[in-house]
Amino acid sequence: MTIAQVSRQYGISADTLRYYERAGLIPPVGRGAGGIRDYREEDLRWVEFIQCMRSAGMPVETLARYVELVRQGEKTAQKRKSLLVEQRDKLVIQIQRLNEALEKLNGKIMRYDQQLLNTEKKLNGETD
Amino acid sequence: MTIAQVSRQYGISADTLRYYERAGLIPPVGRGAGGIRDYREEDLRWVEFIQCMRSAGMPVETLARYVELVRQGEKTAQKRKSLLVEQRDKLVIQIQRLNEALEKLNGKIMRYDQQLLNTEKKLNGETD
DNA sequence: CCTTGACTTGGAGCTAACTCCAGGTGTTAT
DNA sequence: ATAACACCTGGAGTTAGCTCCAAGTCAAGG
Repeated sequence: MTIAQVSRQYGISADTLRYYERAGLIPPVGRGAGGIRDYREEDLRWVEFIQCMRSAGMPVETLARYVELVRQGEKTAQKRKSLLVEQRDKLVIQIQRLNEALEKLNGKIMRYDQQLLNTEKKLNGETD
Repeated sequence: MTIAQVSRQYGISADTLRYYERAGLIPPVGRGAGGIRDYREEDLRWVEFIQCMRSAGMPVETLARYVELVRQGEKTAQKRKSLLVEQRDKLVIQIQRLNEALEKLNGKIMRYDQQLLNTEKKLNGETD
């Protein structure tokens, strides 16, 4: 699979895909004739994983550290797990924050609904 | 209340508080003798709101637009509401994304647990 | 053979959101 | 009155995460 196809499939620009690889978020993708990237099934699973984690705000640097550990082999399993656990904990906290903001927003929106309703009533001379 | 006190109370640096004000995220705070900021109850509620929204990732520019609408008075109520609704919708989507990432992380972590357990068993010669 | 088009690299440029700094002012303690 | 301190402003600097660009390579079509 070429970089253009991967880009279309996942909605990630080719520039970003190359950037991710340079930054070590995706292990080096194999090259075909003329040094052209050929994404294999395994690469696509990395792309998916990275896309998911990035869209949740996980830092590039952290993901690069994880990939590096994977590349170092089996012996780093323990470290990798604790890295993931750490990130999960952060994610849980962040979800809490978003939910708090959501509640606050909902409260405000409800108050606007109420207020706008009243304004309308006033304009209608309270006829309904 | 001085900027230092607000900073301590909310865990936001004085620099950031001033930046927020300059950027229009907080309506201009009243000044006492020598042009020193004196945060009133109303200002603190703004700080709280902004802190909550920013920690949920709402852009500074969007918040500034909201504040501007509030400053323009009652007639912008409709616009303000739709701005908030828009942001809420984005927030809901973002929460979904975080939850997807959370699930993926949990899956990976469980697999590591399993794998690490097996490794241990092998080392123990399957004695337990 | 020459052009077109998709790819390559290394590096520069951009935006958001702070964060820091220099130079200045006003209040307070010695 | 002079030093220390907390504050002020305008502006420069920093970081993360892309995003764009120039110059070059290669395969395919006319």
